[in-house]
Amino acid sequence: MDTLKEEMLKLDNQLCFSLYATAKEIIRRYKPLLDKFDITYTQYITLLVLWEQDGILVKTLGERLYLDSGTLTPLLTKLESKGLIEKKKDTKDSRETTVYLTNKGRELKEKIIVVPATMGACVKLELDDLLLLQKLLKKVRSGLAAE
Amino acid sequence: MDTLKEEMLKLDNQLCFSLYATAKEIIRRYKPLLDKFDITYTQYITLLVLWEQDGILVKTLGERLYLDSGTLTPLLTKLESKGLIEKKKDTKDSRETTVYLTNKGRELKEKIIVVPATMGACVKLELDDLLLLQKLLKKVRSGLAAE
DNA sequence: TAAAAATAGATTGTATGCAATCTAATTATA
DNA sequence: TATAATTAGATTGCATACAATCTATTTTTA
Repeated sequence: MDTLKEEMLKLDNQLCFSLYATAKEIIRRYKPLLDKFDITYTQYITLLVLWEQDGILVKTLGERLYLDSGTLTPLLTKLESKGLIEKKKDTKDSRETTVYLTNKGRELKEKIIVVPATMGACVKLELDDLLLLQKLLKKVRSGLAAE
Repeated sequence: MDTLKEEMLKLDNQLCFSLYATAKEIIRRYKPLLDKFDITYTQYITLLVLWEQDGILVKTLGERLYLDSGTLTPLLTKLESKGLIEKKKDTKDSRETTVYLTNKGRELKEKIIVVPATMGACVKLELDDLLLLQKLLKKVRSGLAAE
């Protein structure tokens, strides 16, 4: 049965590649929109978390974004140098660092609504399909987490 | 209607983030498998294309993988230094470069079948769901291409 | 057909992304 | 309670990603 083996090795049959390629293409569409606000996609999703929950541990942020400190540390440094966030070590446990929005960071939320609005229009899926896709993706992730 | 705006800015409602996070998590699972063959995920998908179609233009490879020359040039140099591929300028149009598998590159295909087999088991979706997911992802990509 | 436009890859610069390791601090346990 | 084990973040090193630019070629077109 060599055919099965051949089929398994075809790029277009591999779910991971579909996900990887689709995510990359969408993120590429974000760039010109985010350029206007002088932030990158990763910085944008970091701000999304902060706009939902201000004052969050770096660790928690990493869990939400699936990013580790090797990525987050320089990213947060950059956001801090842009004046959008602040990092503070003000907890009882001095290993921890909490991230806060600055006024400028909070203000950005009001202006940036055009981004998800435009991107939503860019993904031409019916609401049904969109919800189904989200559900399937969540199922994949929870399957992975179960190992 | 401030609620709609809030909803649009929630990380978990954003399709792009679901795709991005899911792809990253799956690729992370590939790493220990691919380490045994001393290749990375991007090198792996490059080889997948070559195993389907040996002797391919760098440009065509880029279109298949959604990667540009800035990523492919160093990647192909690395695969060449590993002795898995060869780059040749043997066409009429001397701007073009064609990529060929070496014997070692062809032999790797026979050994590496364990990778998609293991990863397939890692993604715990019914066949129905898997095909549906692939179809939805393709729909998203073709929607993007239409601009 | 000579100059302009387009094309294929390479190069450069910036920003991830993550494994591995390190440091400082906290918690667990013998 | 002194030591071992954990934990939070930072650092280091390597491998993407991709926009912008550059070079050499080929194609268009005036």
